[in-house]
Amino acid sequence: MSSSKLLKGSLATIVLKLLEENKKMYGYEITQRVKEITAGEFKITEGALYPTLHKLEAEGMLSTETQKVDNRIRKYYSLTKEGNAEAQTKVAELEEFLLNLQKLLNPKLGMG
Amino acid sequence: MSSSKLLKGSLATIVLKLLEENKKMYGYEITQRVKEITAGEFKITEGALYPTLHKLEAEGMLSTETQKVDNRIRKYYSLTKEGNAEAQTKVAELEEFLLNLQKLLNPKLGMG
DNA sequence: TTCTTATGCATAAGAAAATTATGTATACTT
DNA sequence: AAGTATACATAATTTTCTTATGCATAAGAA
Repeated sequence: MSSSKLLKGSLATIVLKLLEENKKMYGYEITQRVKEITAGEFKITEGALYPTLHKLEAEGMLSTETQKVDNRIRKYYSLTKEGNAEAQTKVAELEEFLLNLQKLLNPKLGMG
Repeated sequence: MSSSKLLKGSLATIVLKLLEENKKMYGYEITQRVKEITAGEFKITEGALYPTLHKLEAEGMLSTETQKVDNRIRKYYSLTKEGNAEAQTKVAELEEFLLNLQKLLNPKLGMG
């Protein structure tokens, strides 16, 4: 999903986090938001994003609602109650994970 | 590789980083060191580690040397010159990547 | 007016990188 | 004698991407 080919496994968490903040977003909007926040460094591909959204929806984490804007269809996604809880969990897990990664990359900090 | 199923794609970088600090390590030692540094939260499986080591060696990043200790064989890995450069690059990339992830997870910080 | 870029969704084929399972072998502990 | 720890390795499977393709409308450039 990113240009640097890293970050396998955290896309779902990112999506959940963005939806937690924005209440309601459509696919294309998510790709643009991520690009914006990371100054163009993360490029979420459609081939990664849409299957992820569909999977989260199938799992009951997201609900959808379509809107037609300028003759183009937008499929809006929102967190369900369960999705909200999942967002909390996943974000916490990822942060915990990042802390451990930091310890590995910066061993001096791990000793303080 | 981790208990939380995250961190796909960063194992090679972690290995390179550990070898940069320790000059010489064998496979089992790497699994134990990672477990130790992360307080048991990252568990590198052999099925992930050994193919990664073999691949890095095939790419010329690592050189090997076997030793017999207590009748058990240890295969020590060290960074080659090229591997040292690769370690620098990969670690820098991963850190850059982590910064972007932080921005996504903690949008308030991205605005300061 | 035609071509390209942007917006918007979706799926399929293939690749990458794990997990899980299995196999071999020695040493130590119970 | 059985289980745990040490030590390597590989194969089958799964997960999760990338890349490619397809459809469709709108806007801007040539």
